[in-house]
Amino acid sequence: MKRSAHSHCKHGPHEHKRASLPKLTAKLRRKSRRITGPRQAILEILRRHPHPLSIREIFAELPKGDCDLATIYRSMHLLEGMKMVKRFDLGDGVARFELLAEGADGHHHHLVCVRCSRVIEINECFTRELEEKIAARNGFKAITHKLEFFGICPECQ
Amino acid sequence: MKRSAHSHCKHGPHEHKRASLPKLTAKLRRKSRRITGPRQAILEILRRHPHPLSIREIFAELPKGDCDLATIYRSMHLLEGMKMVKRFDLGDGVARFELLAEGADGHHHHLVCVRCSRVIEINECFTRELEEKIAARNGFKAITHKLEFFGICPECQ
DNA sequence: TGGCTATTGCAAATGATTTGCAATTAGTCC
DNA sequence: GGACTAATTGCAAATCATTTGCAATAGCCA
Repeated sequence: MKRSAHSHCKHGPHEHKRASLPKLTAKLRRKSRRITGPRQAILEILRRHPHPLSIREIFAELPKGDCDLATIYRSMHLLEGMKMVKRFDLGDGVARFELLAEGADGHHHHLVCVRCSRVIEINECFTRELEEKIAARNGFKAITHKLEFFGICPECQ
Repeated sequence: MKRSAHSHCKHGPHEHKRASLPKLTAKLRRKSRRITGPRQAILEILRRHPHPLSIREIFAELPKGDCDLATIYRSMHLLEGMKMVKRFDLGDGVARFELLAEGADGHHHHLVCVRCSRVIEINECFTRELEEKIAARNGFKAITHKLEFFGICPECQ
């Protein structure tokens, strides 16, 4: 299943909090990580696309041969570890990433068209209190959840 | 991330409706699919493990060399298409399957320990009406969702 | 029982992701 | 600015889950 980046480009719900590139790189420096060309390029791409992007999509956005695929994979791990991006799993076997706003945990969900792969962000999360209940009932701690919706979008019906 | 089959063996919430092997194979015959050794063996294993099983776990349960990995993959596709099993995605890159009770759609969720990979089934689904709302608001049809919970189980805390 | 076709095993292909390693470079110190 | 050191990169090869081509095999029906 292929899922391309057509998610329409009305900006996502997190746009308003989008940090500038210097702010982002500053965060890198604070953690004594180096500010390299590839990393800046990747952050810039993520900044410009407030939607879940796959590694391959990021790679495609990058000026030809500007950076290796492996480097993107490594960068995403780094950024994820630093809580600068959030990883999403939209059900095909491909990881996608979104830039996180400063301080926010980026928790939200998506509605994905199973035909054209358009992605719509869903801001509300209704599952918080459910988590509590389920955690308590089963004695689990540190509960999180993953929730994504799938369906057929208006244009594909 | 490895996730093994230790989900404790108090049977899952769907045990009571577990169909017998003859009933299952009858369903195959009805759809003019052949009742082969591998398929029977796989169904029997799924019957005995009312928990999400990966292809590899099924393979491991199988008498040595009784059947090829590719055959299990193909069988799971077949059974999924016939709505005899349901595929789950627990967040590591590995598909898992559960036998579906006759007539039931098998919709339920899981609570997965991120340390030991124990899996607990969650029967209730609270997201049904949410689906409606989200579908209506975005003009989507045929909405479904995937929801899984993650946390640290009592024994791993 | 025979024959036709679905199904299997095996090996090779695919696709996403990871990793080893030597070459390169950002950040630091003088 | 130049040297130094550790972090980072590119490249190629390795993994891992899953899929597929193809010839051999085995269900099922007459």
